Amino acid sequence: MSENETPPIPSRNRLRKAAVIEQAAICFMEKGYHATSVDDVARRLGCSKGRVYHYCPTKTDLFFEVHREGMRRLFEAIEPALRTPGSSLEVLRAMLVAHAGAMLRHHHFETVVAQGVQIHRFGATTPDQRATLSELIASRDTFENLFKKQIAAARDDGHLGDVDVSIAAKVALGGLQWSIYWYRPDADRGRNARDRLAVMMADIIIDGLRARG
Amino acid sequence: MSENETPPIPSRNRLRKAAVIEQAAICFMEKGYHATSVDDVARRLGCSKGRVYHYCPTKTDLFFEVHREGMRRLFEAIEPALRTPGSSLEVLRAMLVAHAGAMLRHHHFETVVAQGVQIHRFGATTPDQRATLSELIASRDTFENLFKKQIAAARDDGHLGDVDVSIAAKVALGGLQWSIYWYRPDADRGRNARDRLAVMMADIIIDGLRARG
DNA sequence: GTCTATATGGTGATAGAC
DNA sequence: GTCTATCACCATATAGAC
Repeated sequence: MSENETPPIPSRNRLRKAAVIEQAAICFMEKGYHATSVDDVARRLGCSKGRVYHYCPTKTDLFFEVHREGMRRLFEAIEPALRTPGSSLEVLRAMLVAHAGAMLRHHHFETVVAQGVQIHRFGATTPDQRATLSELIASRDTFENLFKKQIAAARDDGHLGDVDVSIAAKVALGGLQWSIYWYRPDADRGRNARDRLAVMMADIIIDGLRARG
Repeated sequence: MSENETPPIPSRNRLRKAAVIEQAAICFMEKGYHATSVDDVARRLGCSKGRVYHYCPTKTDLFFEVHREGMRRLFEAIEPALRTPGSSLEVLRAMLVAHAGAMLRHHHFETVVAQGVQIHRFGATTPDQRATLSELIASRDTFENLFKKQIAAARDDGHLGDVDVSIAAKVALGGLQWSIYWYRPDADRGRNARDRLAVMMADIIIDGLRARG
């Protein structure tokens, strides 16, 4: 959403490729990567699989593109929160709210991200694919580290209890990311409802279930 | 772990079938259901797939057995917590600790449970399989409802903040269940380490990240 | 760029020997 | 009960017409 994100004039090809990736994400979300055939993706695009292979050389690469786009959206979503003015706790809260919102908004992409790179540990054969795999794993770690650092900062500022940073980050992010299993985008109309839900989820992570006092 | 759980003398056949299901769970965990071939399961058992098919008529049924056993272990784990003497909050905490422990202890089964019944919505063809599918979905709901009820009780007793019960249950369980993505059983020796981890996870859910006071 | 064949390999499931 | 051999099918990927 920042001003220099959008490329000037996206070419027709880039748009077509983006459409392929988007529909592939929906297919992978619905049936899982392995159960999805390239024909399924083509059917959803209303074309034959020749076109799909024209834009993406292998099914594995198709998955990588979806995963990469999913991660890109996650980073993009929390970026404004990182610049939020306020205490380290307020920044952390803004990050969690933004992340929860992104998980709901980009449900299909993030479901595929969760399916994970693990499945492809043996499927990546070419050196090129292996490099992409490493890149995606690294981007996951980088993302989690942003939260670990912020949790550590907030703890050192005295805002948090004496939590283990690594475990806290995993439980906190897990609580938000588990929404891929229960959230149904079509049952939830409108941006407002989604934003309210994201705030409620983040509040539970920050404050816990227990009453204050 | 209760005294009337163990069948008197499990027959050799029951043991063999249990071994098939156990190894299938590990395969499904490692590669996912669809990417796992029946030959993979057989190879892990050190036999040919003839034996696998002897104990389980189809691959779909094999998945169902793993899922059913995974759910059985989850119910078994929290059952003692339900009888814990103490306040509704203490019962809730005991349930969360027990659930976290079960997720870590039965990592391979619970990873498969998470893969979900959703994938089989179109794979279940026979009426028998459809019935099993409904049963498994129902058992998931029943399990979540146990936590919802306890959260509602603790809230009505004034122990919790003014949380939405349904969302609180989903975020809380999700925070624990996400461990299927990061926990590595073999990197974590000993029962004590696991139990401590489970307590830490549950504490984060109950108390949240923020400091008390 | 997009399509329609088609080559190729692997997988679920079955039949029948032992 | 367990194995080997085999069938039928489906999916990835390619080749080549248009």
